[in-house]
Amino acid sequence: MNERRKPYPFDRLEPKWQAIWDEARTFHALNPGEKDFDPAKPKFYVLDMFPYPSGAGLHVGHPEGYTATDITARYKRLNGFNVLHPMGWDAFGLPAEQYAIKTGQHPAITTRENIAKFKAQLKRIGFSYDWEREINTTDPGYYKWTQWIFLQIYNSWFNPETKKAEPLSTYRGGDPDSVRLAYVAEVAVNWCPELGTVLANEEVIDGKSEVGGFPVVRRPMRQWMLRITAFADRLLDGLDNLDWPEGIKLLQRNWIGRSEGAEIEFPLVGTPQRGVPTSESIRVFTTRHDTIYGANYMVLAPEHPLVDRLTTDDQKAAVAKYREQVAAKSDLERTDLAKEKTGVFIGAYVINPVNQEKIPIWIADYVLVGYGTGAVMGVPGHDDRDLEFARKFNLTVLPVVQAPGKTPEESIGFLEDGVSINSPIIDGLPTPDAKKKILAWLQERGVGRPDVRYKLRDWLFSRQRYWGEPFPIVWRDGKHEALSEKDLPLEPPALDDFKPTGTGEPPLAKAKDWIRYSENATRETNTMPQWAGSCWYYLRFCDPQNQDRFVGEEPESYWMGGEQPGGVDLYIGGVEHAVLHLLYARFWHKVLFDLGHLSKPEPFQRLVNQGMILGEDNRKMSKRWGNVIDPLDVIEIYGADAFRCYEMFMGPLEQMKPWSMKGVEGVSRFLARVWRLMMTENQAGEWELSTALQEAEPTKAQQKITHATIKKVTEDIEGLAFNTAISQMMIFVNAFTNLEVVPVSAMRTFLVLLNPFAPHISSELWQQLKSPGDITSQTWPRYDESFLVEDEIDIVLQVNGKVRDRVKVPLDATNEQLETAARANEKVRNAVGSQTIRKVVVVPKKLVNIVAA
RNA sequence: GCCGAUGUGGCGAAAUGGCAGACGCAACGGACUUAAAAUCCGUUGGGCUUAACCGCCCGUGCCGGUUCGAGUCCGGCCAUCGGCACCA
Repeated sequence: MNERRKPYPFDRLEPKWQAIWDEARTFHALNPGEKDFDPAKPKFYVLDMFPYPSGAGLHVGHPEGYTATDITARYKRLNGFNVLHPMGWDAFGLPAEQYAIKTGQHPAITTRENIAKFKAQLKRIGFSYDWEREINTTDPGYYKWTQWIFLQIYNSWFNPETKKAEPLSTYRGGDPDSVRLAYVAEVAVNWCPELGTVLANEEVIDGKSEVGGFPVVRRPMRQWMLRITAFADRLLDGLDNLDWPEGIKLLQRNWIGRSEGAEIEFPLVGTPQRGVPTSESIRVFTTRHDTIYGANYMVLAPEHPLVDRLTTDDQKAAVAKYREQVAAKSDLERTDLAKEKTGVFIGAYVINPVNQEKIPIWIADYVLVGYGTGAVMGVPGHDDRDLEFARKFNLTVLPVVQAPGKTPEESIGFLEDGVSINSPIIDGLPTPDAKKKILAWLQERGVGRPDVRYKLRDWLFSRQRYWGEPFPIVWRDGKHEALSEKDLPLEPPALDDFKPTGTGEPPLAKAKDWIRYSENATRETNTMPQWAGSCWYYLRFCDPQNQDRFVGEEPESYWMGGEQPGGVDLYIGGVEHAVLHLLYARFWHKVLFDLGHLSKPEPFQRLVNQGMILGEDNRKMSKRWGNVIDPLDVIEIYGADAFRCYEMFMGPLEQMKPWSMKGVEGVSRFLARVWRLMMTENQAGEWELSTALQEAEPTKAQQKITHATIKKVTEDIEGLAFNTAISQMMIFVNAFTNLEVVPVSAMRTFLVLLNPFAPHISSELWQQLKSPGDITSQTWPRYDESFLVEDEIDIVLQVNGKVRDRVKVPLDATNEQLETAARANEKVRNAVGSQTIRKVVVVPKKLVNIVAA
């Protein structure tokens, strides 16, 4: 009963062609040096962000980007490129581990099942991946090299002279451990009690874990860190030469958060009885050193190391109490802007170096220990936070910058540039000059210097989880040392109980035998974060089976080479990775590049973010709203080709857009019309070649639309404007529908154009037409401009910018002829009436506009 | 608060500064059919006018500007979405 009649037999032909492609290894990409590899062809590396294989399977958002890359991959192959188009699995991760905790089932089993499901779904959509290059980040053959790369990072340092990562052997200092790019530090980390692990800053949203939404608290712990901050400037500068959306570049720039300013020393007021020498000072970082005359108090972060020593006895109790309160706050509470400023005077003073005034030192939690020097000069006149603080505690507010068009009093609270006032050394100077002069003044006296600070922090790289890469590190006498390369991969121990210990000690600590490395050495028990595997997977795809290297030199320089700074030619994925994966991967890439392992300084040349697909109700798809679409359900009814084409026809790739089952049906109708253009159903209900198909010369009009379609589809694929490419193909099909004679040559051309979008139906019809060879080995058609020009063209006649008529004129009509025709036109004359013609604008081949008044 | 993106028919959308709404959905009418589905053909931004044809006016979030001409460029608002958020 629910056996719906198929508009064309996609249910038969789609699996047929998928089997043929598998069998013939149609989409297998050859590496340089392999048999049949053609070095004359240019390369094209088109990559998807590989998925985490969740238990829920694919949703319609995944195949949106995947279809876009697949169309590009098939198009590039037809254009004579060697195309690398791979797929794999980012399979370490929390959900599998959470499931293991609940059920006791090993995450590897869950992962294997989920991958099988994902793969079956992707294959059913007919993507042209080279499945022989499939990789899985949880495979020991893969994470062996993730661990190996970690060791490269561990054994490197950032040389500030060359501004590059170099092997530790070039380091001349006394303490190599202090400069390693991977180091251990006791840091205040984001500890999530619920998940039993620490998280990176990037994984904490509004004081809650990105995964699960559990509260996150600050807690000092001994952790592995990666020195990404050393690369801050290179990560910024590298963006300039990438073809990425400007918005994403901006997100990364803001995340890195480079600020140029000054570091200034405020000498402490000595109190010999407490042993504080007068030569000591507190350093602050500021970007507005021109406002230093307005600095009439100083604020330290509550955790600032000097607080204990500087607090006077009578303030000790109050300070201790305040610090206790602050420590108890979650990040969410602490950053809640709505709340009032708090703080405590610690009893000590510093001297403002420009006017020798004695100013009080406070602690307040609006100053962060992790940024700048953990201390700020309070300038209530021109910083709204300082102003709020000063008002709360009745401190003086002095204007020192006069904003344009304002009185000094009105200028209070303004952060903009202006002219310095109440500032003897720089009075009357505009802000940029004032900054320069005061900085020079401070520098001469040795109490200030130019400084650059970043919001970016070093990357917290260890996790207290089971389902991740173990660190190839052992501890001996309280010191860490690297495993040798031959000990890789280091596999995690077998465990029955994957639960977090709750103490912050990783689950691996439960495996007593595994931990014990030798008489006096034990293994590191932390694991790497999920990002590790995705930091370099695009490299492994170039050479996935290599046993001896993370990627062979020749495949790497071929697929990741080229003219551009970035290796991957096109990378499509979700915007949610704008600052996480995309920054981490660039960082690893630069380290490996510096160490001489890679050809190009950037991983991804062109990046495109696909927009989110909403439910039919215009809400985000979620179980909660019951509006989730399963791709396989759609394919069951309409077929994979219709599914692919609809995903592209919905609208611009980068735009957010709602799903519409009716829309799928419309696209499905289009494909059915393509089918019936060439096939008819006989008495027995079987499909056979249409008798209208003939080896006939296309008419002039047919040539025109064919070449217009070649042109439009070609240009639109290059510009990733797939929706309008499909529109043009619809126009083509409409033009050829219901004809007595359908020229086969035009159909063959059309099928090649359609192939990247709807590979199954186009392959089948290509074969049905008894065309030579397979459609996948054809050459992309070229359009001939001469078919597009017409003898006569439409000219728009306007009066004062309003359309009054349209006339046909010969293509070669001169401007004078156009103007004459316009003046003679009756509708134009009516519109002009008794007005005088002031001017006539003639745009050749387009329009005539008569200006009359 | 700061930064960014987006605002066009009933809906998804299209339009190198030059005919706004291509293409598709939905809706309506017709053909085919005993009938329905499917398919094919046609109409479809709003308004005024007309018996009808014809004709006219308005219209791309709002206000202004540049231009012979603005959905498109510039300035100022408003709304929605996204990111960052005490970063000194």
